[in-house]
Amino acid sequence: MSQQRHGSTPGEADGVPAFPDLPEATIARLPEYLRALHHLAETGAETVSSEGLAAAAGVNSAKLRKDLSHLGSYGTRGVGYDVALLIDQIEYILGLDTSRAVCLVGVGNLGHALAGYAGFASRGFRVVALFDADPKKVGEEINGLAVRHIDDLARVAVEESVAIGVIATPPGTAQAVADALVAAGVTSILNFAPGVLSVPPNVDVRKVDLAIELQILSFHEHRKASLTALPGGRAPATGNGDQEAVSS
Amino acid sequence: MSQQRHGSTPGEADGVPAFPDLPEATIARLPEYLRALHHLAETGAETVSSEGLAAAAGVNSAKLRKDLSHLGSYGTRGVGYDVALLIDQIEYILGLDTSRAVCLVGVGNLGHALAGYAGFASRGFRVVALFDADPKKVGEEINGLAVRHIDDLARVAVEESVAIGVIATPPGTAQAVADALVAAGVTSILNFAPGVLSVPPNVDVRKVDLAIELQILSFHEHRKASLTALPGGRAPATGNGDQEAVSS
DNA sequence: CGCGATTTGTGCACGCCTTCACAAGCGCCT
DNA sequence: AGGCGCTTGTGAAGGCGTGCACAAATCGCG
Repeated sequence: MSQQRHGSTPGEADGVPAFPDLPEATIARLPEYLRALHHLAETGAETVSSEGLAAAAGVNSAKLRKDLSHLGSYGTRGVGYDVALLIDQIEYILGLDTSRAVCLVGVGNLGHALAGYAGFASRGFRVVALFDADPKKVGEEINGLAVRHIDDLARVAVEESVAIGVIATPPGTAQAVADALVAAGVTSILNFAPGVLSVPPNVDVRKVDLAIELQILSFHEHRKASLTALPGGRAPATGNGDQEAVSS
Repeated sequence: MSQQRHGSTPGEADGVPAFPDLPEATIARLPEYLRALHHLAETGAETVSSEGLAAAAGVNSAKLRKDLSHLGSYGTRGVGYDVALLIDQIEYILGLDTSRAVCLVGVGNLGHALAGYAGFASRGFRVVALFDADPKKVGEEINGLAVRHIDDLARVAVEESVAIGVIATPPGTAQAVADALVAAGVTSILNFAPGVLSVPPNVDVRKVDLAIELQILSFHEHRKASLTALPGGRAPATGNGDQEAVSS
């Protein structure tokens, strides 16, 4: 709000590198805003109101405005937000303007699917290497990329300057893989294996556990069932129709 | 704490159905506790201290104690928690004592992997039906289960009393699938497709978006990079070594 | 039988996040 | 040029979640 010049390359104003330390909750929502904005851009919209964008992203409009206000003042009162400008801004903040190299460890059932997942490439992530410990899988080609043996991880990761590693191995080997990734200089890990990884404090780990998601849904099923069976049961409404999603 | 009789079948004491309305944050952590407990049980442990279990689950011990206190008083001071009893309790709360039928819509890259995911069955979830809109895929057998056409969803879902639906279709068809699931009486949905689903308020939706996870990691990479390039850059520690994971 | 070591359960304070409500600013129409 | 409607950006309040620190309770041992 104090810096009015938001033209040219964003992010660096005079001496201040101006990397706003956004709340984690905001960061987790930015990708969803970005997706909604891309969708709007495809339909030819030039500007969006906070109300409109909030609806497209499934959040409260006040929350959206506060989130966006954290990255600067990129809206015009009485008009809304410039779609193209906002896309550039969010992509810059998320670091999506530079393509990031990703490696995937564990080419099993799930790993195989991840290797072919189109959503990665469409956001500037390049899957540059696949690894597995099983000699029978080494050499197999998936989506035009050969599976290498995990012992080559250290060398390849450095060569390709991989910054993000994805773990899709069985739980027993996940920690060893994480250690290898860290040793190879990887500083961000996306873990699909159940269990807790222990890593140095400068490494970020995000975890996705499909079984946990189902168990949370199971809880709500259980609760709904026991509510409808209840005497004082008013409308068996779960609550708000919120979209629960991943975050911290 | 006031009801000391915690023997026999848990949950229903005298008139009070006692379904404690746990905080969402607690619910999201229970599956992780459960996994750690199962692991402990396999190693032959009879009891665990909150400190020990907290370490195994990657959380603060005070947080763990508060979480568990919400479901009743199942620990013994000076000793710890009875592993087997706690497993039963958590499984009851999560509704894992009754096997739940799950159907999966969209047998593409990801859906194929999900259909074969072992983590589902190991927690009492039965994948009872697979659906796809592509006639070429209908009839294909995955993991001993035949793929049916999506038009059969309504009939089959009712027959098998499916309570949980998993959407692994392209984003364009996700909303239509969600509508079909809701119409078939499904009250919980796990959505892997990007975008926001709109559903009635009594239906719970959880979303898993792999691309979003990577974008969040990308942000932290971007931040770390711009911090190390900074003059006042002390240790480029990201923050705490927390394991960020999915929740609400 | 009493005491000390150990561990649970929780009161309290703090910080983050969400939501409301409104002033400030912008464009358009007359 | 002036006023009016619309939309952003934000102050303030409330709620939720976390973590500390400690009292209460239990076991084992002398």
